[in-house]
Amino acid sequence: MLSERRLEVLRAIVQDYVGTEEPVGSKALTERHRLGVSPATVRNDMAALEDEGYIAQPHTSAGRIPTDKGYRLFVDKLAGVKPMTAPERRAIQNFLDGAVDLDDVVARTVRLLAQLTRQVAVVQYPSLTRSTVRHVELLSLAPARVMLVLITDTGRVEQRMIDCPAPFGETSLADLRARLNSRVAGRRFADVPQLVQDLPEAFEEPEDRGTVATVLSTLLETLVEETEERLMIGGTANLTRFGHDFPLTIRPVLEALEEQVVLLKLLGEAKDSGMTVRIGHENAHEGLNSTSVVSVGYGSGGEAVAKLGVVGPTRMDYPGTMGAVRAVARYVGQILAES
Amino acid sequence: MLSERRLEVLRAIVQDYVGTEEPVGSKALTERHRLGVSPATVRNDMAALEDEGYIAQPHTSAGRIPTDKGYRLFVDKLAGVKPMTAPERRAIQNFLDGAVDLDDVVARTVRLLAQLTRQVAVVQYPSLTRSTVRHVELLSLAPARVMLVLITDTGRVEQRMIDCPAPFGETSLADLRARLNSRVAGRRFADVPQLVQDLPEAFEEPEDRGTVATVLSTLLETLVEETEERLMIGGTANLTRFGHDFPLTIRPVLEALEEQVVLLKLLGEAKDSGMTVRIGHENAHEGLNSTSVVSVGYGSGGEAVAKLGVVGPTRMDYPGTMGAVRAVARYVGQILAES
DNA sequence: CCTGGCACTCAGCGCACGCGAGTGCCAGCG
DNA sequence: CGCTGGCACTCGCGTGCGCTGAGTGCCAGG
Repeated sequence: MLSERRLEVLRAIVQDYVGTEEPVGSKALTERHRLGVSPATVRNDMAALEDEGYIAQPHTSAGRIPTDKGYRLFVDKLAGVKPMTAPERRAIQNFLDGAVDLDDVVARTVRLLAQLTRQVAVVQYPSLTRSTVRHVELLSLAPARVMLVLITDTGRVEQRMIDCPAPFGETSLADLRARLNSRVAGRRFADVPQLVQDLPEAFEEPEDRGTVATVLSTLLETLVEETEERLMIGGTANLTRFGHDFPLTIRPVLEALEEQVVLLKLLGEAKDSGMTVRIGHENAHEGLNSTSVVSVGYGSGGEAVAKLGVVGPTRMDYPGTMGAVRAVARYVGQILAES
Repeated sequence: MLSERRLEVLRAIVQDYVGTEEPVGSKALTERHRLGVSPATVRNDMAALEDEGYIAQPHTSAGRIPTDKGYRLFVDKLAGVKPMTAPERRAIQNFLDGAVDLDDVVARTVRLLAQLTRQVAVVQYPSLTRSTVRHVELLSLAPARVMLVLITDTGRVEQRMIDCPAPFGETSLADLRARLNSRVAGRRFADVPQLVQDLPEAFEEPEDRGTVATVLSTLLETLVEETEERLMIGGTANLTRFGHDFPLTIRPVLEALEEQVVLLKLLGEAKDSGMTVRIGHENAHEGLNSTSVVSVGYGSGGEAVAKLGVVGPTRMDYPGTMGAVRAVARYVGQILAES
């Protein structure tokens, strides 16, 4: 177990390194912090911290920098979440209050987070897994061409073009439309597959059955895609503040950020409630091994419907970032609850 | 006027510089190209080209690099558009054919362009203003509640909820739906207002007239409000191939790319038909002064409904990039026409 | 257990130097 | 008049060297 003072030294190292971006030495530490001991003592502590793997030297005879493990300890034990100041909170609220619709809320949230944290912001769209079907519309655009329009209770509309195996009459279409809606309107996405399973059998003509089956399979496909999660990112320009060597650092990060799948997985790995901080190599994706991800769920009620967070260098201001992320999540939740 | 050979020298310089990313000297030129003259002669030509402002030296006693003006001449006079090879064309088609809806088409197009050109791709969503109406659907969700669904020929769908001043019967609704579609289907958005102006008069019941007027005003509102143009970008990771000094170069570019307004303006400045190449300082936005933008309109028919393009360093393979952009635009147009 | 002292390490910086790619100019040749 | 080979000159870049100073580890004494 590390002594109180050694933890204090670690905290000081993290704070200084985050501030200066340069390895911090024992002398500088005692000058900038009131540790009450001499540099020599600090050196001993540093040696101990290094033995434990919390800090490292980039090369012999240089100062120390925190390791991922060091940051982890810092986040878990040494640092709290820095609350936003009152003016900051007001600014957040003002900025988000101007949003006109869901897209706008998400867009504004991304901008806000990126600005507040000066890092890359990631915001997941509220999950639609609990959505219900409001209406299914079928439009005949050509004899064997049908457009499927799916309207959800959240007001989202999805449409698909369907090429039917055989021409499909207007009456059959109306029939199918009526049957379909009576079965699925108001039902949850998840329940739809069973509800429409036997629909083709209601039709006499074998050709119609084939068409109905085609329409249904397209509908199910659409439902799956609809529940797929979307997200928005912003503030990638902040990546340029990454470090001096960043040609090599920035590239894999940009690549990872372009793969929504990667990001969704990243957010998915985070805890559903409370704030999650993943530091450096704790991130499964290789390209993000030199970054930390701070994420938190947000939602209209007590329940989280999606997550948001930021991606930045492991050398980041954790308390400040966590404070900003938490505050933004809170206000976004409020906005969603109001609308 | 520059002699034929000097133009040839300029072409060689551009080609070599694009390939090697290093200033090209007279000796290297004569070795890599069959110019049929000695380095000394080339040097004279280079001096002339420099006097005219087509090339420059980064510092004395270094090779030459093309200026924006040099690239301009190269693009206008010296280089054609390099057509895609047959396998490339097949790959493009295969990749785009898999798209299921408009979002998917745009997303795939962005990925494709970014991959083909190894640059940043920008694709504008088909604009509503230049689109035509494929279908207007009216759904009765409650006695005095109608959902308006507007479907464009590009597959974009917009919907609005309408609270009617009075209950509106199914037959009246069907009547209105039929009249509406017969008037506006296939017409351009811009023409819709005049086409529906006198529709309320066709209805007997004063209450119905009120409802029809409400529906129409909502429709027109939708046309106006949703004129907002959207776009998608991708391939930002390719920015890392920008140059060696790129901390300073990449940052403003990333910032510009995050501002959709900037990008929309950028695309807006391009010609409506044919390919547009904006080189370096020809771009109004300061952050893009070291980039070139190759853009072209695309659309389902002969007419362009939106634009797409790539943003890359001024030192780019113009013929190849232009070929890729043109080919992708062509195939996207086909896909849109099919759906 | 803390401290001051001391010897040691080593990245970074400045500087000198030489190499070589590249240039401009010029006189000569077809 | 245009092309060419020759030649002197420029200058960025890589290399090697020595110095400096921040930082370290170790140790003996308080």
